[in-house]
Amino acid sequence: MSDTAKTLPRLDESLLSHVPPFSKLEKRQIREILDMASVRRLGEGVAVFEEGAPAERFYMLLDGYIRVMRITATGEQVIALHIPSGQLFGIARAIGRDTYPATSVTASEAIILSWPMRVWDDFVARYDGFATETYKTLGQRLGEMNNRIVEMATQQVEQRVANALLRLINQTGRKVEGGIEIDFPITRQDLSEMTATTLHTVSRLLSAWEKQGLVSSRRKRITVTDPHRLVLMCRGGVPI
Amino acid sequence: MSDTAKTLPRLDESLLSHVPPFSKLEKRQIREILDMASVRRLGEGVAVFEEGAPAERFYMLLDGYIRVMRITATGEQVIALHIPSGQLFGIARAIGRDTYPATSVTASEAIILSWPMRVWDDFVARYDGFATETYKTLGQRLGEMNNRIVEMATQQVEQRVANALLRLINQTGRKVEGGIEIDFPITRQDLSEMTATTLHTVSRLLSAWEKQGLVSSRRKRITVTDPHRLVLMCRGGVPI
DNA sequence: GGCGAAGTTTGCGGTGGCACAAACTTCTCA
DNA sequence: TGAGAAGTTTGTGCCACCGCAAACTTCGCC
Repeated sequence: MSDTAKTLPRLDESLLSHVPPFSKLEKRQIREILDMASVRRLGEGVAVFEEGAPAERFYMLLDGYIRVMRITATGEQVIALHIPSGQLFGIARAIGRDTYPATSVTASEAIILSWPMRVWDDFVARYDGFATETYKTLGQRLGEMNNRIVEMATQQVEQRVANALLRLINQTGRKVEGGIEIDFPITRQDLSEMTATTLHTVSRLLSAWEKQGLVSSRRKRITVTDPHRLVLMCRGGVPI
Repeated sequence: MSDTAKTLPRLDESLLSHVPPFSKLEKRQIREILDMASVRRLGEGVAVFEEGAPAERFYMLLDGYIRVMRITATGEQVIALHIPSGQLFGIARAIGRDTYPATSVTASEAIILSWPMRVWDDFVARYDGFATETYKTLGQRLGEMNNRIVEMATQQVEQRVANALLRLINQTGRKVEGGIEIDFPITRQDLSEMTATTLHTVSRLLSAWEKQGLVSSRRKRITVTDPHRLVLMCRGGVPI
């Protein structure tokens, strides 16, 4: 975590003007907010904060992707969530906590803003729509986690992996020729940590799907070529 | 859902004065709140609201237990959460939703207060500490769900069931002679829906544990007689 | 008190996917 | 350009757990 935090004077207001928690604000207010922010550029695989650490700052992901994960006592990793750019994260304060509930690691190169947690209450009080939009995001994440619980409880490995892929291309997909590619580097291991299985099983599945023309993949890159058939694959335990 | 809603004039202020979201309020304020509330007494196994329905009211559980569940397209049930008395539930508005994200069913006889959702914003704005305490509860539930995801991803059935039992006696346990009993009727089927397994497996496990003197159970009732040994049983995938 | 419904126990066979292992491919960096 | 690291593929054996089935127990109700 090389701490090259820096307050750049040249952050443009347009950076935040279209991002939900700030979209209802005036230019002047966004200026205020940006002037308080630190900005950092991080490489792939860098921890932003660790589970259990005092929640001293909260973050906005301007570009890139964040992986939220937890590590068990026996050292196994479980990936809870992926966060796409334009979202706040590390907002422990919003759920009444003063330590981070999970570890955040960059899944790709990323640019993040951050503020000291003490300005949180100010933000909530002063900026109209900030709280509402924040809680909407929280609600979405809660819903996603809920869906994952249902999936893990009712679905076979094959369906869970299919679901995970579909979720990834929905949230972080990028159109390329011949399909939709997941927009950040992702390994079989990562996918297995998202779906509660082993990298071996994920590898076998992807190989099989590649033969059937559902996906195509290279090292750390996966492209879904036939999303529709993948959807058919994962019916059988999906929430209403 | 027999709608015997009724606004009783005799609800006592002391009902809410020690309940977190309202504990910082003056007697006068609690009076206001109670005067807006409807109160209902429900039998066991009654749905309070259903997933997907418009979130027209929010609820406070005064007595009893609530089971939060989801039903898949194939009809399987997954129990997401148990809510003990003294907590708000059905607070879709707090996470920016206008439909309920899950179904709530009484796990025992229960007494619930409810208010129309349109007063939610008033409550948040007018009553000090209401929002904060609410979000703390939300944070706890989020953390619990998070733990369940980690458990399901990393633990064996035996450990998951042990964990589920421990969580239940922590939240809803009642001291009885010879151990701690889960304070509401719970079947093997319920436990299996909480731990993503089958009632058969749960039954076998409980039988084995009963022989070892860890638990004792009757129809719809489970008592943990040796919590400590049960804790040892479930180490091996527990979050830090 | 007796009948049906609901809940529980137990046996048995089959299998999905994990553990272990080893070779191969692709990147990175000196 | 070559060595090592990181990531991927594939094969084999095995067992924890599920699915199915059937009997048994307990409860509530007429």
